[in-house]
Amino acid sequence: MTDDLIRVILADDHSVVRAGLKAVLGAAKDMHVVGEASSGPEAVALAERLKPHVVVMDLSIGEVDGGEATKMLIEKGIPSRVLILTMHPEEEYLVPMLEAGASGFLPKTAADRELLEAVRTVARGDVYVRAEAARILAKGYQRKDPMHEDRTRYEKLTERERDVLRYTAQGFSAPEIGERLFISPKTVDTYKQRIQDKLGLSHRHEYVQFALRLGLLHA
Amino acid sequence: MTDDLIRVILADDHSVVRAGLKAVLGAAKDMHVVGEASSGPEAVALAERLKPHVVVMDLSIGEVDGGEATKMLIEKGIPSRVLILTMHPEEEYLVPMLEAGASGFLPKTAADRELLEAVRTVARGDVYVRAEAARILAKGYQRKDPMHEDRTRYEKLTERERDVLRYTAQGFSAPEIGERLFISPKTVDTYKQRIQDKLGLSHRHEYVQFALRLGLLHA
DNA sequence: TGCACTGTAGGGGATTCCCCTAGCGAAAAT
DNA sequence: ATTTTCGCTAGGGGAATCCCCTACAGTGCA
Repeated sequence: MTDDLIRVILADDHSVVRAGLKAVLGAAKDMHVVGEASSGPEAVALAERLKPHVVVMDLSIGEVDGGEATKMLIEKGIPSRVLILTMHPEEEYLVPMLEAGASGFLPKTAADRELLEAVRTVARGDVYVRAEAARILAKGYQRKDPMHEDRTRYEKLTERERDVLRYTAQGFSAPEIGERLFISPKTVDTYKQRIQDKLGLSHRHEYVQFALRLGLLHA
Repeated sequence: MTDDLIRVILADDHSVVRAGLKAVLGAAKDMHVVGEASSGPEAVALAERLKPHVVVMDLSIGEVDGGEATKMLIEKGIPSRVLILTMHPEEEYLVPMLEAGASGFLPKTAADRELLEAVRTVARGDVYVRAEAARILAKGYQRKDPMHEDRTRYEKLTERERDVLRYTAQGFSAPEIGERLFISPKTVDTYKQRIQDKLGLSHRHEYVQFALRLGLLHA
């Protein structure tokens, strides 16, 4: 290969957007769009295969969102950096995305020039965040460590809710938990409802992650 | 309380057996049966409440067996010791039970005198194993550490099977895994079958335990 | 004397799981 | 060179589980 070109994958579920991005990036002489994906998992697979320098990923790209997909990339040790593109302003998602492992964050309202700059920054291994968003980091990153925050939330649960959370994270089904706690499986369901209301955990996977962070799981 | 008596709970699903044990133990002046349970979870709950010195537990005591129940006791940090009672000879279960955290193991064929001796030994904080069974320990406990054994078994799995094992332990359902691996949920099912065949893991809980032992789970 | 919180549980449709069978291509063995 | 084995793929079908909603009793605080 004869390129020092920055190799980029585009991941967006709207082909129009992909086309637009391709036009913008393609016009730059120092980068090269080597692939496109229309879903999170597809993007991950493509990145695994092509190992691009940068994956430009839409935040809301189907069921498996950009954050999920970013985590997957990292889980799999794929060396590509992720630049998150979104129509939402930084306030809501910037910090979570950086926590998920993204290297850059850009609202879709940004100018073309900014996009190119962002891709270059990320490709270089740096983190790209717009100046306007810096204050969010400054504020948000007087980092109560997330672990502590989780702990606090966990302690807001009732005894029973904690039991159900732990057992569920350990892989037990509602009937199995009911058996251990001497209550009906339906009651266990109720606690799961409440856990969802209080902590926002819904998928079993989130239970596991949460319990892992809190050290609730031991071999 | 005026007692230096050894406080004992009996856990067996056959009330006849409980009665028999009660008669034998009751005849001893240094011990006292303070409760009875007819299932594993019940025994755990009772132990949690009464905190006896010893729980004499039948190995096959319903769906949640003696080993499971023993693990539960330990998980919950209940300070009682467990003496496993069984009709099976030591060969099959001794080592697994000790691994589960039991402090003693006695075949039901043992004489009354042995039972009393076992309870006393366990209450004292020692481990009770019949002399006849010592060789099993001698043999079995040139302890390849179980972690290493697990690792070996894990490596016998194919790539796909490992993927499914990890994702399942992380709490993902078959359809969710299929989505990440770009295969049908039914195919994921097939891998789960194979994992069960190869490693004997069936319940989700066992996946989690296994993955935890191997360090496959990270926050 | 309400009103919030906790523990309990059922109904019911949608989803997922579990066990079985089965095809196909590549690699290894005979 | 043909057979066997292995790994990846997937569907059928019944059983089990999950998810969302509603409901009610007891406790305690306002």
